[in-house]
Amino acid sequence: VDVMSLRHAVLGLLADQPASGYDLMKRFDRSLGHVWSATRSQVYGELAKLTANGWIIASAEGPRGRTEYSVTDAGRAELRHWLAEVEPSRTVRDDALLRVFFLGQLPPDQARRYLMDYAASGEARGRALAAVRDEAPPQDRSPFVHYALLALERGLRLEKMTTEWATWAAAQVDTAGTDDPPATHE
Amino acid sequence: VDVMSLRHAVLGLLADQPASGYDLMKRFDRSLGHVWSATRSQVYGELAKLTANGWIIASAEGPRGRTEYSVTDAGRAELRHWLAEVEPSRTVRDDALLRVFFLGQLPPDQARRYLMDYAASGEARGRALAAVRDEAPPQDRSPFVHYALLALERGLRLEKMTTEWATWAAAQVDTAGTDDPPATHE
DNA sequence: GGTGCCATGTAATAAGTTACATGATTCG
DNA sequence: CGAATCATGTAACTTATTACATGGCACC
Repeated sequence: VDVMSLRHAVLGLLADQPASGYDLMKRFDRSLGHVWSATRSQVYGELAKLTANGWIIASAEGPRGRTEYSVTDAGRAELRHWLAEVEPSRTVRDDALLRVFFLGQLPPDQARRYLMDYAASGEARGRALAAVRDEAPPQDRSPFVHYALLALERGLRLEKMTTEWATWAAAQVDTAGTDDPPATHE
Repeated sequence: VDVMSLRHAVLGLLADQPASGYDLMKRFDRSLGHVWSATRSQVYGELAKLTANGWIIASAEGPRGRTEYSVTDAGRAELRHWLAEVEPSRTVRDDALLRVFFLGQLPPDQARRYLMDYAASGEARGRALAAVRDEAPPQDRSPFVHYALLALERGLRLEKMTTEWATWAAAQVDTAGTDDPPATHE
């Protein structure tokens, strides 16, 4: 009944180090967002809920109303529980891949173009991830960075696979036919 | 402003062939759900909204209140527009991968176990996809089946990559350290 | 006559997105 | 003193999940 990954994403980031909502958003945008995206209003909302649960506390205040949060012992226990005992939900939603099912509704050249664009975007995303990896502070051997780099490696492999698959798939389209097929047979 | 992939998933399935809400749910559960999952209440809700938009119509009635829907010309045009002109949103959410970022909160043996479970589930999912592929009617060369098989191939490659990555990542954990590291240095 | 599948929905809640709204501080 | 960035939130709306609720038809 209680999955709520965003809640635990915020908790996990705060367990790594105390932060304000603004700080968290930066971390979502530059790294965690490749795996679980969030908006500003969600993050601030979760900070309030986590505080109400007693899993985090406002531990410091700064200029401009800045409020920094830290994880409590209860929060750390909840995080470990979620990591070790709550079965990850496998609800998949991939907008770009969904469309592939329906490409028979387009003429073959447009379907092929869609898949080639898919391949190109995979390449671009792979390059972006490589840039993130190369920007990572080489001396930071903290556990968080270590595991983030493992996840990043998965992203690199994913984009490589995606690019190769989409290129292959585009080549299959010639022989595909459409719902309104051209006047050929065999 | 108008993304709503589930709406177009239903539209796309109906464009392939007329179906009832019940039929659509079966197709979500057995194939499309690997890419975009849906619940019963969502599907029936979307059928009502698509009808209100004029993109589908109730084209036949059967026993037990069965209502079969078909796509209209307007619906087919909308589907093609979505396929060819609406930029796919790349909002990613992967619960299982999110946890990897926070594995430093667990002792190394538990982190390693998590990744090995990840690998095992990738293998299982790969086998399940292969079973779906092998059940596909070999004589059905419809465009929908053709493109569904392309998407399925992507799933097979994804699960293979995931399994290999998770196995590799589990092997990296030895040298990882924890937020509460054992008393060693160097 | 009973089991299993067919078949449809509503209500309540939770989660996520987008637009709106405001203002302080720092650095050049 | 102006621009960029820091910093926080609310309101309205859309999407998604879960639990509830009902009943017909076919086959053995």
